[in-house]
Amino acid sequence: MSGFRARVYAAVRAIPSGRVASYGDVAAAVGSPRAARQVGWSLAALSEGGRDPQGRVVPWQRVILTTGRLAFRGDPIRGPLQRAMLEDEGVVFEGDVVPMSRFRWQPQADVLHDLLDDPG
DNA sequence: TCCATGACTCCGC
DNA sequence: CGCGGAGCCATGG
Repeated sequence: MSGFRARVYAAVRAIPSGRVASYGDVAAAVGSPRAARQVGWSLAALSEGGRDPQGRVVPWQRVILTTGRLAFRGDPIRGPLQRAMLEDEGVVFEGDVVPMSRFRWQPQADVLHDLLDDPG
């Protein structure tokens, strides 16, 4: 696995339950503020159970579009699944949108460093 | 190395 | 608020 993906997974694991971050937020946290699309690609590479290559659970559902909408437009399976997972964590939707002003959380570089050093 | 592919984002209209 | 187009850049063939 490349360093980029490892950093993405670490940053996503730093997002607290009940909060969300945008793809761009995660990209900025890992040092590539214009690589939002690659963050999505990295999450797409997770195993079906949302595990990284080391078997750690990555809370992919907490990463959404900067508009507050979910990225799985037109996907009848993953879209509703992601919404259900977020609601279970306490995230409240307004229509199809998560009010970012209320639930957005931006990963911090120091936390990222700790996660990278800690295997577990 | 070049080229296609994407769970994105910003800008106009 | 929705759409189309362009920019962005990590991956894999």
